[in-house]
Amino acid sequence: MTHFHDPTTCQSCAQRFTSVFCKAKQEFIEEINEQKICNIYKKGQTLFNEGSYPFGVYCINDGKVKLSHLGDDGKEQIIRLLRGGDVLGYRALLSGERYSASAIALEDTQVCFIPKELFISVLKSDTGLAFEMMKLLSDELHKAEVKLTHLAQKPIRERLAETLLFIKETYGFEADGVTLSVRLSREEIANLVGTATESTIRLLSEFKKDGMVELDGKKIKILRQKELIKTANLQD
Amino acid sequence: MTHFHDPTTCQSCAQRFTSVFCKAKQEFIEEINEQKICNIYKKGQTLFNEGSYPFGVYCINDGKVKLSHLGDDGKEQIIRLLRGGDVLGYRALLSGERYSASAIALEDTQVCFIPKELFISVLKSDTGLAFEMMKLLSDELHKAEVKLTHLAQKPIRERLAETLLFIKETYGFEADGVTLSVRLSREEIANLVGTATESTIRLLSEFKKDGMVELDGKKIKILRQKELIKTANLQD
DNA sequence: TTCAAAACATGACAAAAATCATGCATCTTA
DNA sequence: TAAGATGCATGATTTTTGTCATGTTTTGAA
Repeated sequence: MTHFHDPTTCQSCAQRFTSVFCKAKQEFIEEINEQKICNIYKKGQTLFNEGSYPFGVYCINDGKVKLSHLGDDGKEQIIRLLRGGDVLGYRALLSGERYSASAIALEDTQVCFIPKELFISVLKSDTGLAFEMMKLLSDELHKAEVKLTHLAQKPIRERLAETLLFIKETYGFEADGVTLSVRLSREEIANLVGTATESTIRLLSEFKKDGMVELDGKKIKILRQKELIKTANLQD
Repeated sequence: MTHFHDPTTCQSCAQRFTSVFCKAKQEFIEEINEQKICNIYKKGQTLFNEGSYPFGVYCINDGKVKLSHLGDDGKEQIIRLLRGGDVLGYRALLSGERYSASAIALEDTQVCFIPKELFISVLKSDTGLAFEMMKLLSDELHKAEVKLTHLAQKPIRERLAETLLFIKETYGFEADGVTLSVRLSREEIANLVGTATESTIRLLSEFKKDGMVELDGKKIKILRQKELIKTANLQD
């Protein structure tokens, strides 16, 4: 399927200007480069599982990953969508708990694994990186709080529109400039919105009827973004 | 109304073993002690407002504070409940944004203010404290993600039961061992649960009919906690 | 103390959303 | 390539939840 460059050095990594680690001091980047382990996960494969013990952090080189919780009755709730340059697994590590969510590749994905001890020791000696991590955590917390408010206050129609825009923000369009460059099942979209699969299907059909999107299986084209923004009823 | 001890030193503060700052090095605690500003906010007064610029962090000495977002259509969503020893205002500060939530005293509350520059400089020189902050942020992020999942997947009845238990966990009982030691309006409880005020009122009445709680104005007594836990349908 | 405003309570109704059922399409794999 | 499984789509129905209306109680300020 997808082809990746041979895992090379952090110094030549495509994400060296994107990820939090780009703020680390040169000496630490070299150390990370020596100890990192590169891996490729095929679509659907699990990076780590909710409930298991974290041994390090993951840095996505190229690909797409979903992070999801299991609700008390076993229903998936997608917490975050990740792309190249994103780091994951740090939350559980930093609070000293087991993973509270599972990470699953949405397509073939190349990932660097950085062992816990190294991550912690670099964080201890590199104040700049520590601040970047705090900023990252603060940003994620902010996003979670906004999502929480929307989940509590907005109807599903608005949340679906918002989710489509969020997917676009995260993964962008394909070359044609309208097709979302990720394939998610209707169920996954529902688990992102926080609703029943049927409701998502129905509303997508309505959006299509209204000319805002075009549907072709898992391919979703966004035809009228402005209307979609209006439907999402966003303030900012 | 409520009487507080005269603002004294951090070294003799009632929260010196509770807050994140207890992990700071002695020299920094002394510095904080010199620069901190103690203040008392009366019930209903605002510590800071969503949208305004953060000049420091707040450490609650004694009292109760709610942290709430305004939804896109102006409805309050209560994000967090804070008590003595809790720190607030750090999220916006660390991510370099304006406050994304407002902090309002739920009762007369004594608060220490620590200026931004001092907070940042201590954080820079004290790795231990930086790690505590990362842990704090990670824990908050975790809580937010769990809340998010419940908001998306659980019916209101379960969420109200969970919220009552959460209030109890946060603020505890009065001397009688059954009365929640905070007075929240039905609207505030609704804004914590994420539902309409009327739904909250109705469900509280049902809980009362079922003998799980006793209601006397804003006084809420929890009579059968086990049943409440069952009603909340919690896994952990 | 009294009066107005706010909070609480409850019923009736409407709207939103979930669930159940069924059929069709698409993908997988023997 | 056929058959089973999975995913998509849609209708019918029920349940949940929100909204509106109205009355009562409580609270707080003059």
